[in-house]
Amino acid sequence: MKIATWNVNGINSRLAQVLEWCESERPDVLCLQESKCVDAKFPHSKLRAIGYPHIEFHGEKAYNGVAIISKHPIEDLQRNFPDDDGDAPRRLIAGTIDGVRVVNVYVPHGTKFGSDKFMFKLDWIARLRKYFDTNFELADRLLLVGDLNVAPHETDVWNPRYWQDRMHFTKPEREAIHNLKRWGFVDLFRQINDEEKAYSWWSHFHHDFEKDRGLRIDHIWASPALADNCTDCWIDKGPRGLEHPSDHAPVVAEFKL
DNA sequence: ATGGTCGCGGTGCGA
Repeated sequence: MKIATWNVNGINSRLAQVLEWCESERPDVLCLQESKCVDAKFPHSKLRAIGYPHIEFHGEKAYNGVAIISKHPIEDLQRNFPDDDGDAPRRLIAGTIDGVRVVNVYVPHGTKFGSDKFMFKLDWIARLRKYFDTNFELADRLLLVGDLNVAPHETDVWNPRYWQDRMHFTKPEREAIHNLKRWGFVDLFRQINDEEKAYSWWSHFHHDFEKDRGLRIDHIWASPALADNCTDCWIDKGPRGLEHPSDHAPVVAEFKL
């Protein structure tokens, strides 16, 4: 099983790149974040046409939005937290594929240190931890994938001193993300790649991609039971170098199931 | 390094 996560920053403006990437990489499952469109405008027919008949999306106008695109059936679908209101931002979609529970999230950005949105981000990550405590066990085959919007460690940041008080790498965010991870998750990129510096996001400003000034904020985390079956995990920088790219690159993991 | 560039939607906001 090959699964990928990609914050596409608008599925309709990125559709050609997503189709081309799926045709060349052939993941079994692709989890998207920031689809930025209402469900009626999600371009599912073109994805079905290239061999992805199972598509579930949970979007809204202009902001947020998550989706799961799969070769195989998606069972027991869930949209947002069970206790979310109907008007909550659409940031979580989960389903079971080939016996693996896949939880695809777009963690809030946080905007500015100490702001209401920053507190919302910290609270959202705490709720995500509680969601796993309540609904899952370590022996389950479980994946948490998506844009976690936090770089956990200094090796995940091009310049830790520059980033130490900036969004994605502040102390409270890192504490929140480490608390989430202490549910028992294994960071698959680190399991495979040890201390290698590699990023999944580069700002559109300052030609940051060309200078490789990025952050590793997109993740594939597995329960211990599933991490044992992971054979590889990597970041595909290719799409980030195309014309009119998303600011994020896909992260990919492979499993022997 | 306090600007810079995107997508969405048709203005300014969020990232």
